Amino acid sequence: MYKELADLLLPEVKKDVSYYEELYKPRDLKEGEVVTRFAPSPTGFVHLGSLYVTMINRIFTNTNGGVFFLRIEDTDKKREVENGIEGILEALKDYNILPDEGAINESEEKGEYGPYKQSDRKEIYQTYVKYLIEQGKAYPCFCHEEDLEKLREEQEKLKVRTGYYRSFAKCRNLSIEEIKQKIQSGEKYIIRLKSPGDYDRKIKIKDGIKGELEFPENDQDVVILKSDGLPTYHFAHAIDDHLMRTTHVIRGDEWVSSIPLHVQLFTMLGFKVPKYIHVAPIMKEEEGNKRKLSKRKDPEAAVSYYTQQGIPVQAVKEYLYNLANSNFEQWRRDNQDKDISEFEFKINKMSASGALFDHVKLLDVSKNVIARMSAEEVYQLGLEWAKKYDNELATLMDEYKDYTINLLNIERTGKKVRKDIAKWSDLRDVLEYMYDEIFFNKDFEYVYQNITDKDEIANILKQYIEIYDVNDDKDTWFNKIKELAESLGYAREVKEYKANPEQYKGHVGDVSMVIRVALTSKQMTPDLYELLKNLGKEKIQRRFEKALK
RNA sequence: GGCGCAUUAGUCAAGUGGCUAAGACGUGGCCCUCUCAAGGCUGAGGCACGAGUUCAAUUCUCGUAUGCGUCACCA
Repeated sequence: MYKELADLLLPEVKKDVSYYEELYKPRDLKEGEVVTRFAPSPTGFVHLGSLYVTMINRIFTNTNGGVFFLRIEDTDKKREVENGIEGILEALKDYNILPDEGAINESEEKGEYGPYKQSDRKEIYQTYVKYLIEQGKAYPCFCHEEDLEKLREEQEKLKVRTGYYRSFAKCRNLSIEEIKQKIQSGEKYIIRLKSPGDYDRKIKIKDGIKGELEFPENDQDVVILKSDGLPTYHFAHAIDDHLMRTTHVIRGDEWVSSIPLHVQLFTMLGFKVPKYIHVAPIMKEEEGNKRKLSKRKDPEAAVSYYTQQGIPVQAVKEYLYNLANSNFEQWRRDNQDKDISEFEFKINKMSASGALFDHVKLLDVSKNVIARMSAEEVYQLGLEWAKKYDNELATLMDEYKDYTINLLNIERTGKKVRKDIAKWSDLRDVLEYMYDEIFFNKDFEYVYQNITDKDEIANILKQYIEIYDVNDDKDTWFNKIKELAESLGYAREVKEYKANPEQYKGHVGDVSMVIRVALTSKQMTPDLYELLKNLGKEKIQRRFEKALK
């Protein structure tokens, strides 16, 4: 009888489930190896949270061995966006967390367990739906949106659980004649699961992060096949992760509450239930409220935001590692030179509750990441960024490559590296005044500190340019400034000045500041000796002249 | 509202039935210093609340509160 119903509802489905079971054989895995997946919708937006979960999938698979694949969940045609897949792949590539199987571009894919795009798997889903119908485990439902709304109102009035279940499931016990009649009169329908669950019974399941979880059994007759013939997420999850032989489902914890349904689906279909690992979301605080980072409200929810801001991929990655395993930070300090892949990541060390996203901390991680880079790397990555977001800077960096690298190398070697660059956009502040093209064309304001008298400034600069020699080593260079300072009535040493301030006009630092400001217009710069040396005497002179105008 | 999960400083967090509850970011101060950055030292700041078990609870149990997630033909 159910067989007849199944043929009536899905006449075009000819294959049997055994065909697919045969086609997608269990994977040949070594002991301990895992199969994981990332299953995004191609909505044209890569969320930081998705990136985070994907990264965890990738690391988990790397440490255990096995396969990590990408499945495109495009069963909701309304939300789909053009080139959504490319966008996802680009982000995964940037972050070096590309999958082993699945889509490799908009239309192609690799791997033996495909198609990896759900819209191409329609026939597979329908075969399994038919299989359930044949066994009396699924049935057609003719209820409309209005019917369901009415049902909900009714249930709310009665103060019972809302939903399509038990006696509220009107279409559950339709006779085959009734069904035939409705179909013949052209009524639209969807397919629902005939849930055998009992809400008063509990199921227990162990989650890889959250530990033992207990829920009531699912008794909702959820929709498994939509009116467009495509499956709902839940059904597709069961079919795909079974046929693709997923061993560990690592996903965001918004799915925790669907566990009873998912376990039920796997069980009813005769599949082995995979291990579940639910990752807590990344949160944001706003006006005292916490919530998940929101695609609509928070620009920082987009992975592309960080690229634009000029925060290096490596920094975002390390920040996310910190969130995932907080001992990563210590490891990083102890292993400055090691590659991130050497860190021993433990999934069960992840926090069960969501962490607030901390942009300040991200920048701190970032400046340390950049501090570990060589001047050449900073140059390369910075230039890449500038080409997209700061054209003028990019042009100059490109034209004065060696000069720029030398500037970036100031105070970059040795133990105490300066950390004044947290993102590539900071390069502008660090570099612009060192390019004559900008320095002589932009109106920089000279704000001197302690010495403000024009004649005195002119006097210092004139005398200084006479004694400056590019070939001086640092000690000689500084001694010259000290001598100049002394001859003009300033203390050679700051300490001397502090001891007897009334004896001096100021100290060597004040004189240095005059040189610094005249040279750069800034009171805060990297090492003055290096800056002078990089500019050379002629340029120094031109800059002094400009300052004295 | 039902169901589920969570709760250690402003933030991320380690941790244990029993020393003074790690560390990082941020924040205050000091030192170093030609400026800034960096670095060093140092200060402030925390186990949500109430019961119970126990010689002893931040840790175990139960309640309360708060927060988060979820209750679609979206994933």
